[in-house]
Amino acid sequence: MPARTRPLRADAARNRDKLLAAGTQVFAERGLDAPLEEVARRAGVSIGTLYNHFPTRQAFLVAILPGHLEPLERITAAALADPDPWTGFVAYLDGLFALQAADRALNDAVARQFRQVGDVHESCPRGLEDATRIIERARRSGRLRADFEVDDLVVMIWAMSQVIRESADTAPDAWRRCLSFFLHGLDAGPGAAAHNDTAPGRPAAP
Amino acid sequence: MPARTRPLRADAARNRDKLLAAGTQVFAERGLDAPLEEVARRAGVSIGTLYNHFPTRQAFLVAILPGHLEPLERITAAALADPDPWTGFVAYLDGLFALQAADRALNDAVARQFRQVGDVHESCPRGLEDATRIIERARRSGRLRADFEVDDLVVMIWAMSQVIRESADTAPDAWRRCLSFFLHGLDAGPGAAAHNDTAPGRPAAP
DNA sequence: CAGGAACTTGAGGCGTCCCTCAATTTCGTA
DNA sequence: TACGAAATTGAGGGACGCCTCAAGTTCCTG
Repeated sequence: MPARTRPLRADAARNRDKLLAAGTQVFAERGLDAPLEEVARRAGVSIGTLYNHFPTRQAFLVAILPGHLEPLERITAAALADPDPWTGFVAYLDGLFALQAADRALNDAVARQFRQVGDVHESCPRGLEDATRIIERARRSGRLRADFEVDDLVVMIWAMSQVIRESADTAPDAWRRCLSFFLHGLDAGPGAAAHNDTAPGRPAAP
Repeated sequence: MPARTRPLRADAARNRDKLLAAGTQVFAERGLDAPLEEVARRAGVSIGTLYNHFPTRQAFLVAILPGHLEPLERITAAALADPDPWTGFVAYLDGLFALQAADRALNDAVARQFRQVGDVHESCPRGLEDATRIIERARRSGRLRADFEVDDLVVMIWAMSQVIRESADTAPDAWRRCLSFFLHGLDAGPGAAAHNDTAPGRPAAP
């Protein structure tokens, strides 16, 4: 990644910042499919300028998404730092979905995962790694059912992302109730489900 | 609903049937947003003819959806007939999601509920009524947790519809595993979770 | 402050899907 | 068979979003 030969001209730098700010706003409101023309308009800049700075939508997302992912990283760190692995796991899910509910960009980003967002950032594999550690810890503690894997989390994120989308306007907290049902099913005790059935199939390989 | 004054002309009736058949196919493959031009093409008919028979997409859906909903009605009936209410409940969910996985039209239809599909059919309120009965039965039996309501089922359908969509191409059975986690959380025993926590919030009101 | 490089602009071409309607074709009957 | 009603056709206009590029503007340096 060669450093820019020459620094950006003053007006160009200003416009770039306005675009990033507008993009962050618009994507948070309308999701990652929001029209770029809306972003340009809100930045007070022409669509051509947007394409001048970011040749493709992908490039624009790469520039913007880290800002949306950062809060998630703090939640991840907190979850890993929790002395109780199960509590940490629950806090992780709760924090993750709360963020998704507050930010459509993040909701889309984590739900589409690699697929559309592609190699958006090192934080993608790193996020999965951290999630794996959180799950692993909770599993070893005996509280999280033993057959829950990180791929199951991915599926769960698909599921919750839709709950969040559908309920955003009418009942923005609906996901909490749904999560509590789900958690109940993941909880292996003590005093929890003593079922001996095991989940069918392998975790989805997305 | 006045009966058609005059019967359809032979060619018109033939085209209508071809359109319905093509629509059923295309929507099952590509969901309710499939382009109508694709339907017309597959029916071997011009787009104008489609609009001639069905003035709006909605009207077309109204004509087509009952066919997609019918298998669900059989599953609903079977669930209600099951002597064991919990088994019936589980079979209902299993059957419902299996159908959704096999038919994108149905997946979209039940997930969007009234919203987009609108007053598609009497089967919409009736389906909810039946679902309520299935839930009620399972709850009274003591096996389904007492705070699960039909609105929770709606949320669950949102969730699973997305799992089904996302995994359709790569792991079409992923929903089963997800459902098993979820069911585990809904199961109140015997031998099941003895948690005394109750789900937060009220069920979503969509 | 002049000149050239850097940057911006926005109309416009492209693609997709919507839906319409005047011209044409097909059907069914007298 | 010939005629009028019923159906069909598909080009075309509208909306939206993508992205480009020639012309115009702004900056910065000498």
